[in-house]
Order: sequence, then structure tokens, then C-alpha cells
Amino acid sequence: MYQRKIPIDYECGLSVAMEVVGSKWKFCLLDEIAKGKTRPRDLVSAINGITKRVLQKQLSELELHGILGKTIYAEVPLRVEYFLTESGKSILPLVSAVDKWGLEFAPQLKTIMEREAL
Amino acid sequence: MYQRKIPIDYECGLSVAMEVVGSKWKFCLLDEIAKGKTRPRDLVSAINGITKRVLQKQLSELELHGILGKTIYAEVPLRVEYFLTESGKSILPLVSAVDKWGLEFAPQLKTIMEREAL
DNA sequence: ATGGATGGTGATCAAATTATCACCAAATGA
DNA sequence: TCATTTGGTGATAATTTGATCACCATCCAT
Repeated sequence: MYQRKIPIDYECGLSVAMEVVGSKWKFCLLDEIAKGKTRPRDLVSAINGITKRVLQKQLSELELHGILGKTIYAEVPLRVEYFLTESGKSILPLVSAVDKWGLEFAPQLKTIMEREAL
Repeated sequence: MYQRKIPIDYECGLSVAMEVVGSKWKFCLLDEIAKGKTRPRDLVSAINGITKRVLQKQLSELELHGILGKTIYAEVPLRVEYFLTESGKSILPLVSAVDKWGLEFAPQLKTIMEREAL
């Protein structure tokens, strides 16, 4: 999210979690993969606004962090499927919880932001 | 977190939640306030690495979003106390859950990052 | 041989967030 | 008068993240 020069505090769960999953698309990505969209091109079309390049970067970070794994099929055209590792699966409850909270909070935020925009 | 030009999608809970709480210090801040550190100067000394200015900005954003409220006491020197609103309290379970997950995941991330640094 | 579909990478620019520094204000006590 | 304490703001740099664009490779079908 924003901490490379300023190193991660491994003693702080919040710091660790933010490093791994705190960025614009990652929660959304995990959600889609959990829902069965496993191929890059499917993810690009499923996630509104993301570009190929950015997707690729986020996927490879999640892979590096051991949240995702991938399977490469020797087909033509090439087929690659990403999947959640055990660690990845362990975040899913959090993803739903965050999503749920966000939906409940949305009306309030909307009201506030619209009032603000005057 | 990173979405002003690209507007918030109020239909997407993840988008909403990230907007409100997805930034370097906010989870941490809510955690400390819940634990009783309510005054700015206490927060600065409680949270390792944050500066006065940044704290102030995050507090005022949380206040704007209706997550925090504040009470100003007409004392000398001036005393201000921030508190969690009902919405603010409703995130606390999420904060603990994220923290817990992060702590469980920390060893794995640490191993991976150290291996990577070679 | 040309173009399409798929997955992927590097360079670079734009945008957002965080950090730093200086500064203001009120009131108290030395 | 001057420093201290507390809360707060503005301007600007530093850092990180996300977006864009161009490109490579493989294999197939036309």
C-alpha cells in the first residue's frame, strides 16, 4: 500500500495485512477468483476498470506473497489459471466481512460525500 | 486509498470500505482510540512512526466520513478528545479480524520477503 | 505471411498518499 | 517577555501506486 522504504512491522497484524491485501484491486481480485474467475482475461472483463497490466502486477504480487498460485496448461492458445492457496482461502471471510460492512455503510458515505460536494 | 478521479462505486462494499478505512494508519488509529487513546498527543506517542500532521489529516478524514466524532473541552491547555461514532464502533470487529489474520500470516510473509531479499 | 487470441514484461507518466517543515493561536507559569 | 503545552493548518517534497503504451512469444486459422 505504501511501505517499502519504511519497512513492514511484522509484529503488527494490521501492518502485515495492509501490505498483502491493502491495495485498490486485491480484495476485489480475491473475491472474483473465489467466485470462479480464474483466468486473466476473465478477470479483466469481470472487474470494471482494471487494465491488463495492472491486473498482471497485482496477480504476481499476490502470487509472490503466497496468496495465489497458478497453473499453466500447455494448450493453444496458452491457458493459465490462478487459484487461492490455503492462505488465500483464509482471507475470504475477511473479504466478505469488509464487503458487507462497506455495503451497510455506503448510504451514509454517499450522503456525506454529496453534501460535501456542494 | 487511491480513488478520487475514478469515483467510488457505492454498489461495491469493498470500494466503499477501502475509501473510508483503507490507508496506512486508519485501522491502527481506530484500534488505539478503541483502546482509550483519545487525545491527539496520546495518539502520536502511542502509534509508532506517525507524525502530528499526518495524524491530524487522518483524524479529520475519519471525522468527515462519520467514523469519528470529537469533543472540545474549553480548558487550558486545550483538550480535544476523539471518539468512535456508532459507525466507527461497527468497524471494530473488522479491525480485530484483520489484525488477527495479519498476525497469523506474518511468519509466512516474513519468510517470503527474506528469501526474496537475497 | 498476416492477424487474432492468450499471457506476460519493461519503461515511463500521472495521480494519490504520506512525510517534513514552518507557522499560528490561546493561556499559563517562570 | 519568553518558553511551554495543546490542537491545528498550509506549502511543498518524497514515495508509492496505478495507468498507459509499446512490445515479445506461441500457435492457430485464414
